[in-house]
Amino acid sequence: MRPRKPTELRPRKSPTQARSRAPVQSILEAATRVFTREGYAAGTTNRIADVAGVSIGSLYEYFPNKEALLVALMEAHVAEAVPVLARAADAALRPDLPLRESVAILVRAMIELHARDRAMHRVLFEEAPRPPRVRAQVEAVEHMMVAAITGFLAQHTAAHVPDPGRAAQVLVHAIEGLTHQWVLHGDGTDEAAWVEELVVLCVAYLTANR
Amino acid sequence: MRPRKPTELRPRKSPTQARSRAPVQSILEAATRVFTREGYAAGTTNRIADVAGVSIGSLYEYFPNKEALLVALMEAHVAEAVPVLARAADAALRPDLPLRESVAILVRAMIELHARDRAMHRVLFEEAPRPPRVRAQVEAVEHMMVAAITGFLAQHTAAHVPDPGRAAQVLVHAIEGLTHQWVLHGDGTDEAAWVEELVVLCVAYLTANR
Amino acid sequence: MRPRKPTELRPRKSPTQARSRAPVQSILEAATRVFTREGYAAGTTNRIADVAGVSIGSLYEYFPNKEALLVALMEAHVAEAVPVLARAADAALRPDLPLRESVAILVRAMIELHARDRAMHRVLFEEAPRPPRVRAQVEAVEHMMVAAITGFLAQHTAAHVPDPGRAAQVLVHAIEGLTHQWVLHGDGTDEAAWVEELVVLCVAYLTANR
Amino acid sequence: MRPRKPTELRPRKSPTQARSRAPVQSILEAATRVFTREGYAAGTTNRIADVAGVSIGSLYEYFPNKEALLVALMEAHVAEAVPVLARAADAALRPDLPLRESVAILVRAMIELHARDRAMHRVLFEEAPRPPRVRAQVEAVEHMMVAAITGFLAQHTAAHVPDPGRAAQVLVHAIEGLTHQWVLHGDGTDEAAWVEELVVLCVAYLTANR
DNA sequence: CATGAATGAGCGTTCATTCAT
DNA sequence: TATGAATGAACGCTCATTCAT
Repeated sequence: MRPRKPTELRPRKSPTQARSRAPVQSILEAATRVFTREGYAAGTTNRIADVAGVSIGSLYEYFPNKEALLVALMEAHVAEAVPVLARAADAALRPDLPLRESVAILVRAMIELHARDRAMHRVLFEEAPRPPRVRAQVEAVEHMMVAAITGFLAQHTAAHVPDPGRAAQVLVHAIEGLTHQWVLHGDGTDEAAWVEELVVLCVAYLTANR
Repeated sequence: MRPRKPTELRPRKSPTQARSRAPVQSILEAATRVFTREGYAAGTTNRIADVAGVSIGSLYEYFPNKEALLVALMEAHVAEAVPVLARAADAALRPDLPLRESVAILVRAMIELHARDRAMHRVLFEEAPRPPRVRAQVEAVEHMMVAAITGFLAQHTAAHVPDPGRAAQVLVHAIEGLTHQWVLHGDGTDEAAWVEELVVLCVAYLTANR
Repeated sequence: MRPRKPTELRPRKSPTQARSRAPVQSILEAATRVFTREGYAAGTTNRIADVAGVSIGSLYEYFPNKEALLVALMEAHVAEAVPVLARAADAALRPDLPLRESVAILVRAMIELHARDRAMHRVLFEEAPRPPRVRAQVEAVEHMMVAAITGFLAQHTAAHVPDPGRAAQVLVHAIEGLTHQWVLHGDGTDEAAWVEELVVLCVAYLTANR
Repeated sequence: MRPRKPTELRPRKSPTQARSRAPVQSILEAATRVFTREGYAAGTTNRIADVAGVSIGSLYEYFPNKEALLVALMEAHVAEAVPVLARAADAALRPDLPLRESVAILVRAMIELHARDRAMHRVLFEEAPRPPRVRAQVEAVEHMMVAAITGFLAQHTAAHVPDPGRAAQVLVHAIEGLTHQWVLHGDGTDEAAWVEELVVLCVAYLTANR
């Protein structure tokens, strides 16, 4: 292995030409499968190329190194999350809606995101190295959520919390953490029931007498 | 890398003999340091032997392969958890205690466990491969907790939950998930405040009108 | 191939222990053979290990990377040259000696050095990348020669050259260049005859009427 | 890297057709640039095609493999040398000319050849593999020179050498070797001074009392 | 004829594991 | 028992070469 220039993580060719779209897609799908099945460290680029049905040379035609595969996967994951969360926030964060409804919408959106690919989520957010660029993106999404919820709680008459910012953080992390838990280690509890429990938890928290 | 017989994960020698205890201990401590600093995949057995101050040959005298180190670490982690949780359950699960107090005791115990070594926790439960035997142990501890809390909720008059088993599960996973979140990605919130929020969350959940 | 830290070129283990001397020696000998037969770029580390009769792992136990093999070979080459040249300079550069004798001694020493391994010389000084440290060493040896000869010419009554420094340079490079030529592309001219011609050439140059 | 049939080194198409001349020329120029800048091993065919402004497919349309590029470059180099040397020999090898003049003409011609592209010379004659056919050509040119000079020395009254053939060889190699030295490792000595020293050297050698 | 995406053998290098001492 | 030199499978990656379009 020759040394590699350490900074280049972007795909080498933009998938704008018709011929390129297929290999890039199949490589990314193969990477998803291999990383989630075997983990990041154990998932070899040769195996990914095999699974994608392309040669290892082609893989490196499109991605300059192994980490770039991960980055592409992460960015796709985050990019998918943004509109889902934005739509959910739009729908949920209206003062005229019953608090329970708002919370239910948010919970369902987060569950949807995490459930979409629990194993990939694990690889992306727990196991693999996370380059700063991706870390920043993830945090941006979280801050977006926290800010929106903070504003909502400050306005909403039914939610009496002493510190809306802190409460928003707890909510976001509670939903995220529990969903994460359910997704990764879930013991078969069905989704509807789990959503219901989360909603009860959140609403109770927001309306608790302190 | 030579192939390895796949099943043997137990330490090769029981550490009951006086002479063996010291090397086993120092190897485990070194493994903890190396795995938490560098990650499981990047932590090499040669480095662990170095840090432990023993030869690589001695390391393999006591542990048949790299994964066995992880198993030993996991079991120690679990073994440490059992009495802590048992003590907490004993102290908390008494009907005469205010619900808030009971919950606070449990929350504190779990936080303590997770915070003890957040980095090791991450290696053990997120990054590294988890052989079935260890998974079973972790689940046993969880089931122990869930069972105890289920009984407590069934008896406790202040907790009105339709399904104590389900509620116990939610509680355990809520505390575990949020603590996990705080420990791994905690953004500096101080411990006392975080415990207070968790307690509020749990109590609110247990006393919610449904 | 994982990236490598670019600066480390020194052997990893000093060959002070009895057990180590043999592998280091056989690796260096194998490297000499392989590099000279196949060239630096085409000479693979795996092939060198094979020829040395050690595993590729052992090779990397002693040398951190391919370039380090080259550096070791270069330094051995230079280290061998220094005493030979120093002895020759001592013997040759005495005003009481007939000029012809002095020149003959120097020529013979340089021929001996170059002839020792013509192919290795080619690899080391023409084909392969030359890290600055080695380049400096080679130049040091040359400057040593030039300085010594300059002093000699300045003193010697039989040598009438307008600029002893320049003449010393010409001499050193003439001997070096022609010997190089003879060694690398020599068409079978026997050594004694070639030395004689070089001596005639040098003496004629040094005593030429300008 | 696919295996390649080992014998074919000739360009695939003779560059006689008008359409072909341009690509062949630009490929050869690109090869010169790339090989001299990066070296033979590091100069990739894809890069050469890029620099030439043709596709890699076209490059392989005209040259069956990488080595064939080198062969073509070498042959061009040699072909360029023949008329230069022939002209110089014609001009120099006349008994009525002072010996010094004859020698000066030859020296200047060789310097000119070597200096034309010192970097390419290095690639061609030192760094890269030299297939037998090219080696033969180079030797043919040398023999041509040696033969011409041999005849000249045999005739010339001012040159008293015992064996004109041997002396011709020494002269050719002396000029070649020293020029080579100057070209590749020259430490800034200016050309006129270097030519003068070479001329002095050669004339002294040819007129030496033995 | 030209193109350039695709190929895959083979590179330099690492590190879990063994075994002669 | 303890040692650590030795092992070699397997990694990430390159680039000369092909061939469908």
